[in-house]
Amino acid sequence: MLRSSTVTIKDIAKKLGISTSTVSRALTNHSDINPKTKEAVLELAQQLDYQPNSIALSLRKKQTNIIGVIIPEMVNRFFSKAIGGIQDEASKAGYNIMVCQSNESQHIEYNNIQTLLNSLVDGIIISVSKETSSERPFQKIIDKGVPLVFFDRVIDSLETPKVMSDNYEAAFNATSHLIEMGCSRIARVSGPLNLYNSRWRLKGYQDALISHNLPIDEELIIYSSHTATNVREYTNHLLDLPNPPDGIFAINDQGALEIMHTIKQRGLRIPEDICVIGFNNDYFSAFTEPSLSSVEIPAYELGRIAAELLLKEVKVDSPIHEKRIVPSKLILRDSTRRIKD
Amino acid sequence: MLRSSTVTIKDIAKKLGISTSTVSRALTNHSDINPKTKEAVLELAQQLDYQPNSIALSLRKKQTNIIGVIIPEMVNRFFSKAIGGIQDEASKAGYNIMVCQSNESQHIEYNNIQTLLNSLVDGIIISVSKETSSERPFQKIIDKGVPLVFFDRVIDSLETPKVMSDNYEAAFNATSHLIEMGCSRIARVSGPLNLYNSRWRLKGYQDALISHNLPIDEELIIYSSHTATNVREYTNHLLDLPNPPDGIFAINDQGALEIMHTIKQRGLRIPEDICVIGFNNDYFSAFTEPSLSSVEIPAYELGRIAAELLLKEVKVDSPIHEKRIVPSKLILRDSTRRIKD
DNA sequence: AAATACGTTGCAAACGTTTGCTAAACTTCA
DNA sequence: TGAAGTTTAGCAAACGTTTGCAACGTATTT
Repeated sequence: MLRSSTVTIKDIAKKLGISTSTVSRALTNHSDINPKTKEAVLELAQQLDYQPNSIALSLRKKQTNIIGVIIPEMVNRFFSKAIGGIQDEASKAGYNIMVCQSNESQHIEYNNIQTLLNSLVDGIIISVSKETSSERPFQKIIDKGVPLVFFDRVIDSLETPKVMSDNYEAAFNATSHLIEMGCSRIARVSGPLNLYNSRWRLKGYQDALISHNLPIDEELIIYSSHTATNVREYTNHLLDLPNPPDGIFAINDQGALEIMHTIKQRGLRIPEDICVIGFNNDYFSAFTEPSLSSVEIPAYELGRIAAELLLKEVKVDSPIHEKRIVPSKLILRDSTRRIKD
Repeated sequence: MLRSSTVTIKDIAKKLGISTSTVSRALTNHSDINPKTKEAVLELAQQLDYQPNSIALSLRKKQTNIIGVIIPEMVNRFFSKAIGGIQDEASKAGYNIMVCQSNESQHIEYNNIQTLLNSLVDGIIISVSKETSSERPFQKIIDKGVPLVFFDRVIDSLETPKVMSDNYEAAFNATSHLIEMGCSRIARVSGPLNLYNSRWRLKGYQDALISHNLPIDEELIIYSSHTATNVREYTNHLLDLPNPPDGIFAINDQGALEIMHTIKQRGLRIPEDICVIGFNNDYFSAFTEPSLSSVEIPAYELGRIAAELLLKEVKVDSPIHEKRIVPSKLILRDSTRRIKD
């Protein structure tokens, strides 16, 4: 297909009988240039609807103005919100983003990295997959001199900027809240422990129990493989225990939704018989029955800050390693609202 | 920051004492070349971990292997699913995608188009914003010779490939289902009528009524501005009518969720007093109380096909205009399950 | 009037590739 | 042995920019 001939700097130069360098200088108002020539160039450029060829620019300047983003999955509302933040911040600075999904697979994540590096992105923002354990691919990015920023799911041992929420505190507070509502046997559905977040949330949960003089019962800790299919299974397992929980701290709101569903099907009442609290404050949580208490993580803000840090590093052109912790917020609703007896 | 010197075709040529053209030919196994030289080049390239510079390639070949995508918003599960389909199909063909959000704003959408055109994407896939009324920006894309494909929210008057679901049929079937369940006064929450989809869904709803000899009552049709805040408002308005509806066909599952919430708060029973059906079959719909009937639109598939058509057009290098209709599916759950009296 | 300075411009190289054309070297055939 | 043919390889231009350097013309200075 014939792309309607795009106008280049050459066309302008030819029409004006001057050299391309002059045109370039007029357009970029770089060096000294005769105001009159500049005027003429600008006018003609406007008239011809000249658009600089970004590829040529990239080649010349060795920068693409694209930042790569790798997230586990787009359909996860947390990440799609974060992308919003990244995009807004990036576009403010004249950058575009190229998003890849790892589908929670370490292998695909590795391919994503390759793809982005090959596309010569100016930097990479990533939230790692559940499977990710090796530092190698990330070290490779750093070694190539490509700025790298982690958000939410970080690899803590690497010296790069990181943005995350106060997972420990969030879990501590959520658990404490359940305890204050009178729960004493609180189950925790944990994510895979290779994730830094999961480890700290678990610790926050445990420390809250300890600080309230409650025992830590391993029986009440579920290590979820996170496939939605087994929520019903482990919920039933918990409820079938000789000494079942009177509170559940779910892995996220989707999990909590299904947990509540299972609990209700068994004829138990929420929050009277058992309290449930989620994580991430999903869209539907205000409308469930009962409405679901949750922890709100400012996803958009995490993404925005991640982009901010990345752009800072790109600009400064030297590695920084700033760690930012963004506060979360406990959202209290009916699933944990009960009168303490 | 010093990017560790990337190896280029020149480095290989120098080390081997041959010209860059030969190296290029060896790497692309293009023209005739001595198998021995080729072997040597390939080996050295491997050893040095040579990666072709995609920018230089783009400049030379005048193609970026990037396809641009514009959607209203990422946090909308429908669109994030669709992006999954686009991405999978694109990456199979060696393409990357660059995603922009219009935030349902015609103005931002226009900027997105500019951005993508300036980035010299090889094609654009778009689902237009709710505000979009003008064809102009899209005509501009076409005039530039950049392949353009619409999905889901299309502009029907433009001659480009389009992928959409059978909106008319879906709405017809959903409405008919309500009627078969004994509803005779069915409210419809419609999207803005400048959207092709909204118009056809409304028509499907109306035709279903007609074909069952039911009257069309304008009083029962809500034109939603789609801001989530007013759901409660219009639901109450409907229920306060002297002759209130006994069935509601919501604009989507999120709307349906809130409608159900409002209905229940007023002490009405679902589905006994009033049936509710949604659209898009969201994640939570299986777990609401009662579980929510809905129409499933195969978002991933829509996206996948859109990419397929776009890549076909890019490849063939001549405009095609194929319109694909992807079937939807009625998902029946408890919110409409009642014994006909 | 000559020398110097300055403002403005063009040349050409560079970024990393691909590719048409040409040339060298080698093979084949008469 | 010479002519013709066939591989194989290199040169150079091209893609659209930017930019260091040199050079031009004009203005300023002495």
